[in-house]
Amino acid sequence: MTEVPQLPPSLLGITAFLLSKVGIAGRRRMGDRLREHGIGLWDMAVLAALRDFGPASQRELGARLGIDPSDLVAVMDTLVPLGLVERERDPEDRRRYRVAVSPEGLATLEAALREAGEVRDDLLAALDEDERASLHALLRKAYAGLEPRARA
Amino acid sequence: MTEVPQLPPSLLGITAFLLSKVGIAGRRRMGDRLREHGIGLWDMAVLAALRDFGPASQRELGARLGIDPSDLVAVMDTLVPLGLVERERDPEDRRRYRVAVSPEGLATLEAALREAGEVRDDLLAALDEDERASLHALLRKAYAGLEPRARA
DNA sequence: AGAAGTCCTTGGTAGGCACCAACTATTGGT
DNA sequence: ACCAATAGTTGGTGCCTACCAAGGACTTCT
Repeated sequence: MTEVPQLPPSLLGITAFLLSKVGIAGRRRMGDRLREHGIGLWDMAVLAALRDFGPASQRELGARLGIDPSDLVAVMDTLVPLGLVERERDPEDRRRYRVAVSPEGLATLEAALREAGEVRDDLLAALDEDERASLHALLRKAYAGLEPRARA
Repeated sequence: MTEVPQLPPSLLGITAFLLSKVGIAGRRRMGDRLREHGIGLWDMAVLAALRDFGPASQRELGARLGIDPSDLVAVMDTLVPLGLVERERDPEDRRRYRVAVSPEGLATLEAALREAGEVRDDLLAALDEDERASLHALLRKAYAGLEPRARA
């Protein structure tokens, strides 16, 4: 976005267009903020998955988050050196890793979630509390209906 | 998205995350459909701008849509050979082109807008009419508040 | 006429995302 | 012991978006 655009009404009438625009803006802001914590969006997603679901192998993480296993390697290459996750071989099956969030990882995740809240406030500055809540509810509902067909 | 993901609740609580997910899904679907018409998303945006605002130079189009002038060249390289726009040197300033939609371009744009409607129905299948309308209104409001700060 | 600025174009950079093939180490089944 | 399957890794592809630098053609200002 080099200039402030004055978009054609035809496009502003397209829900998917607005969704994409606002979504990209949010993603970008989130990425910028996380960069200051030394992590990326996928890293945050992995930390969240580990906190919500407990320790897992990389394969499980990939399946859960929809990330290709090979792309997860890069995520681990970020998280492990930072000490945000603990990774050790699963003693019962030494092909697998057993990945768990560390206390530092939890702290970073919480900081990231706070950033997410600020991004929301920034992104939805034009909406009041009720509107933000109903937008969130609508998106969640739409996304839930979308997920099963995500492969199509 | 290789597998059907089961995302952590922590992430589903983030509005920006949902926005991005649904937005990407919509963008992808839109792109797939437009590809069958031989055009891309930017091409559609340019057609819409030309219809809504009338003929313009490439520079004006770029400023209006937030596309870098150099990237607009590729768009024109698509639209001109397809006959969807008519491009001639501006007789009053021969540095500029004067780009206008052709009748074929209008027809293609209308087809694209119909596709957009179908994508919306598909993307928001879980929402009823009222919910879709209010989602659209909320997004529009949020986007309007966002635009002035788009450069930040 | 000369300088400075504008419009378009070419070509290159950079990042993100999604995906795939092939390899090693390890496991379980027979 | 051997074969098939699995977990992780490496290295590579393709696509899309965004951006920047430089140059040729043309205009406007002085």
